[in-house]
Amino acid sequence: MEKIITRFPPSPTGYLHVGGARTALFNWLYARHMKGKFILRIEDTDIERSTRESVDAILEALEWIGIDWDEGPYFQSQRFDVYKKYAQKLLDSGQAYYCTCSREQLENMRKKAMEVGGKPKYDGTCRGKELSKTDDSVIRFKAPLVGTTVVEDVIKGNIVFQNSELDDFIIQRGDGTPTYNFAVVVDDITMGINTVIRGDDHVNNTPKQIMLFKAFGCPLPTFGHVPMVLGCDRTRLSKRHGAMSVTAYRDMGFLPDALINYLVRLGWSYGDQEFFSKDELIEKFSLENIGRSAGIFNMEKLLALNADHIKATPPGKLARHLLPFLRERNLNAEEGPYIESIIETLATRSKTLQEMAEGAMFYFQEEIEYEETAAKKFLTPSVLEPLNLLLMELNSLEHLSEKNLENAFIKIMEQTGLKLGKIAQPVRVALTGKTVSPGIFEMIHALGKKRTQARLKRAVEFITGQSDL
RNA sequence: GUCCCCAUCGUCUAGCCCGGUCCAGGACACCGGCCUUUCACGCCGGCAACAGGGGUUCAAAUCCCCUUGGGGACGCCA
Repeated sequence: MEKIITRFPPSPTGYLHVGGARTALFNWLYARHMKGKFILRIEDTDIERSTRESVDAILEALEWIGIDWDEGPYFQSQRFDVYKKYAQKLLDSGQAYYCTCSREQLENMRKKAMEVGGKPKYDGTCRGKELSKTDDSVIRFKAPLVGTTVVEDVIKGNIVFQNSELDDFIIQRGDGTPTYNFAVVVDDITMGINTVIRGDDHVNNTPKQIMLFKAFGCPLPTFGHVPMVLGCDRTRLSKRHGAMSVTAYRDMGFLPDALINYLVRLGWSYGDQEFFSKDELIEKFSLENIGRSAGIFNMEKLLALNADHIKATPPGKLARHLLPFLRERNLNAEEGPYIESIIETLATRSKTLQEMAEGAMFYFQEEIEYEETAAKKFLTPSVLEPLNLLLMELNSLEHLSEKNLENAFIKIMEQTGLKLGKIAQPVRVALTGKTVSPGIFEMIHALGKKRTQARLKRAVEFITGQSDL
């Protein structure tokens, strides 16, 4: 079978948003699954709106979510000569013509067409005129007037368009640059692309592109149009729906694999399975299981998936993702056993890396700051005894395993007659300053003997200092 | 306005192609309970959907038609 070649063609007029990331993912996953090739192409024929910053932002986002490409990035702005050559071919074979209609004229045509209840389109004024090139003439494609064009879509099935609905669209602007539909087809032909997976919003472009493929006598690629991602108000995703850019999710503390998992699962399914690693996605992805209806972006579910991915990621690997968030908080954390044991205590209670970093702060603070209500309630003279006993027990412990710690606490319970809760909460406040934290034993284990003892001593001093007053 | 697409719990979806095993399954969220030293995790249970109407058929979430609703596209943007 022919090698699958897919592509992702963003236009650099902004950051990479989650919708774009999803179509990139579908193309990439399909190429990887089929052991084919994935090409990155920057569609910057609109020189006005394209920026270098956008290109950089898009590449950065793709790299972060782990999408790599086998070829490119190609820039359409560097291929203008190719498009001109192809436009000339159409001119030569009589399948395209120069048009000198003004923008005002076009405006009027559209208005008139709308008035009689039709679709706004070019009326073919210059079609038979055999005009030659002028300074600002455009080139139009001579589209078939009658018949139908059918899009054989692998996701939606056959879609039939009446050619009479389409018009002689422009393929080259007055300034000599190619328009979108034209550049896409020339590129897909010259780059050997045989599988085009893109957003639903492109179905109406497809018959035009098919006409061009036919005009060039080239075989059609396989088309697949994936339903769009909608905002919570069921309209096209836009800024007012909140965070859109892929890197914004990185900054909020999402794991790239969690975002990937969520985005792919939104519109694609594999039975009842919800959790997928990246490799599993590559292994199981298929075009057949892409759904036909639009999906709504749901933050809650993304959060839940992120929590699952956090739990499933080994601490060492998680550490590398977490470190930037720690440094953001001016904590001097580094890779190593300490951060890994910290992560082990936090993984089950963090939905995002931001949350985890927040929860990890007390591990790095030299001087614990007690929450007022917590200190008032739990750091009282009556807990001096168990606190001191714990200090002693820790002295005699070789290994702070959770088992050993549990035994130590049991011993103290027996000696003081206090219930575990009565001992654990004060210790918790002493170690973290708060009443909410990871489990006592795992936390002491992570903290280590020195830090734990220092904090306990400080709490004892705090209590005696208070009661002296 | 015209054209195109879509339609199962609030949301993501399984089931639909190859009608019966579906008084519709899973997940998120939500609500209970269990576990428990706090918060979580985990476990158990609950709530909750085939848009409406016509056909076809012994039988329809599944096939056909219409209606309604939603989305998208109609640029010398992509």
